[in-house]
Amino acid sequence: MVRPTIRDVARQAECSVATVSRVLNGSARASPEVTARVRMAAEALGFRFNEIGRSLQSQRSRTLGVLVPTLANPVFADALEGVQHEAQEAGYQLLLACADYSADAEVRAVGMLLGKQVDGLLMTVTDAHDSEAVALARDAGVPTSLIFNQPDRGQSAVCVDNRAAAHEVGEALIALGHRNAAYVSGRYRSSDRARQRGDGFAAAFAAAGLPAPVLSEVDYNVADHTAAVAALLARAPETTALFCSNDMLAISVIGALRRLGHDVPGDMSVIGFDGITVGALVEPTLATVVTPCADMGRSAARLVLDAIEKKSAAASDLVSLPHSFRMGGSLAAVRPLGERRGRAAASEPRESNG
Amino acid sequence: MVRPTIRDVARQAECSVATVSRVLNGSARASPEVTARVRMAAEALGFRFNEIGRSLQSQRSRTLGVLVPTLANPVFADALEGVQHEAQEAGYQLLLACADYSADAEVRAVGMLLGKQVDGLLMTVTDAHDSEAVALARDAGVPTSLIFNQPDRGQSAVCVDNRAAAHEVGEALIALGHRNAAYVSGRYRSSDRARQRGDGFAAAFAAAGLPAPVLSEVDYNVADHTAAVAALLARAPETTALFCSNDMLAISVIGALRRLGHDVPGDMSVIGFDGITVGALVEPTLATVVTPCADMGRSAARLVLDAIEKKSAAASDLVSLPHSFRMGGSLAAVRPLGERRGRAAASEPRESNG
DNA sequence: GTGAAAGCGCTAACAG
DNA sequence: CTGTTAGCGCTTTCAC
Repeated sequence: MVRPTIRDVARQAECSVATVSRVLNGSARASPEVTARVRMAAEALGFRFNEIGRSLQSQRSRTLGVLVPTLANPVFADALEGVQHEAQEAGYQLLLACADYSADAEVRAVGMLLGKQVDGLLMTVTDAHDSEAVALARDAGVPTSLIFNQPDRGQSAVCVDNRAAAHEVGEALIALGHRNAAYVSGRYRSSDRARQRGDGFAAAFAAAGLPAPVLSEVDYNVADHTAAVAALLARAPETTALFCSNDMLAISVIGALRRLGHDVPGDMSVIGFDGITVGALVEPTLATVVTPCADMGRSAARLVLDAIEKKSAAASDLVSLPHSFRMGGSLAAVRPLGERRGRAAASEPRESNG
Repeated sequence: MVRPTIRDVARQAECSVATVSRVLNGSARASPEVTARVRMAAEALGFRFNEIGRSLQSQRSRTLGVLVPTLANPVFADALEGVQHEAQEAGYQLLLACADYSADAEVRAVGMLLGKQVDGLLMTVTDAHDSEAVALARDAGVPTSLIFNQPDRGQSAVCVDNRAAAHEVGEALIALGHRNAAYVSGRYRSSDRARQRGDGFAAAFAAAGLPAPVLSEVDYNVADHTAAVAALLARAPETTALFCSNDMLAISVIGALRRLGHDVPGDMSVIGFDGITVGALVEPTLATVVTPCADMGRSAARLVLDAIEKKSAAASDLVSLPHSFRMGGSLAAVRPLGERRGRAAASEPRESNG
């Protein structure tokens, strides 16, 4: 019932605890006789090292802390899976925390993880540029890498070039004849990625001498974005394309458009960001920027693990992994106003009150 | 750089470590003066308890081990999220492990988790009836609850009634005129859930005096099930409905059917199991059995946490949570053979070589 | 080749 | 109210 310790094994094998440790760890040789006795005893007692005791002595926990905003978005589950595989191969375990996009929760979580003496830290924070959690990790001197976040300097991170990718999205839209687009974003103010993507998107329109995309910041805690989308279209009725800050939001927005009587992509194109698997499964399939999330997790873990082995205070590389654009049924060339059906029905006699 | 310990705080506050411990833990009162000095010192040094040291002394880690097959299936990510929330509220952290449906990996993972002295264990194993990992956890005397697995006795678990749910699926199919169905399952032999679902499904057909559903065990490591589905339909050309052991598989099967020139649900109905969110988003929407996965995670965590507090060796309740059937576009009434289009094209001159 | 003992950071008796 | 001390399970000098 109560777990046997190394002392129990030593007693049973009639030797010292030091010998048991040496034999079972293979850290030094013992005589064949004693070795056998120790192994027997350990086996008989069902002995297993108490890693807590080991960690205390060795000052390393063989544990990596992982902090993600949520697991409800597959993008983070995938990244976590990547981290998990890399960690497992290196003999590390994962201590998991979710912060639900709350900076407070991020700090608390990193605090707990630090308290548990994680050897390294992988995290995706809401805003890397101004993150208390990141500062905490830095101050603790624990090798850390961000995932998805694209910090401007100093911080180690594995990301995609959000700005460039969003810029490409803008160009693709423009090439298809779109002139009036909107950027639909959850927590635009607080999320670094949301801003970077919005910036890149806007830059493409600016470069083409087109009107700046309208910005619509939606409430992320709300599941149904119908009202927000309706408000956006009332405010900017010329809009023919919606770029969403991530795929989950894009899928939700497509649902909202449908409910409002719009046809996607008939009178409204929608593009997402992330490239989650479901995007290719929904109807219409979602045009999006594909990010290699599992690989990002793996790479970030690799970075941190390397830093741990080398005892370098922090992995300080900023790795930008390649993204790609995935075409989908939610994106089409803009059609002349007259040909747009759903649209007229939905926004015929509506006044823009801006 | 090197983290301050309670001794550093004591030195700085000019008191003993015991006093620091008492003040910072609030476990006993100290004079206002000393209290203040301790708090100052701790603050100044950026002190944080080393939970490893604490755990060693207290013999509890405030950590729960969670073992899932994979995070690629949202059903487990959702359950994990449920566990995470419940654990967080109780002040517990999660140590995560994935076993990729390998019994060996399950044992290794539980071993590591046990070594790290988790206070409780939540797991979904491939086959609870014959699981070395479960036995290991039991022998260690760590409060454990299974999630999704529906063990026949003794084991604590939170599940849905797989057999009953699958039976209902069968009845629904029969009510829609289906007479020849197939059960498509990944690892039918090794997975308890796959078998339970298959059994319940078959029972419904048996009860109605209809032919037993054909069983098709597909390779889970393969992403494309086109060949497997083609083989199944060649073997059982009368089939009008496919019940899949889980939603991910069902979605994949729908894709396969489409590639084979079939129309879903026109000439083939497909039903899944799990009720993952994407199922409602794909086209056609997936008819399925909805399981409350996040709640299952929460409940299982609750069970284990209660057992930990009460120091009862193991939570020994078997909680069966309610499931529900979600209708979807992938399911329709059977149509007379003559009206089935895609089917004829795909399997016209084919010989069954069974 | 083996053992004794110190000590990792912490808490909990036990004294005072 | 406060300090001293033992010890949680382990590894690792240091002797022998």
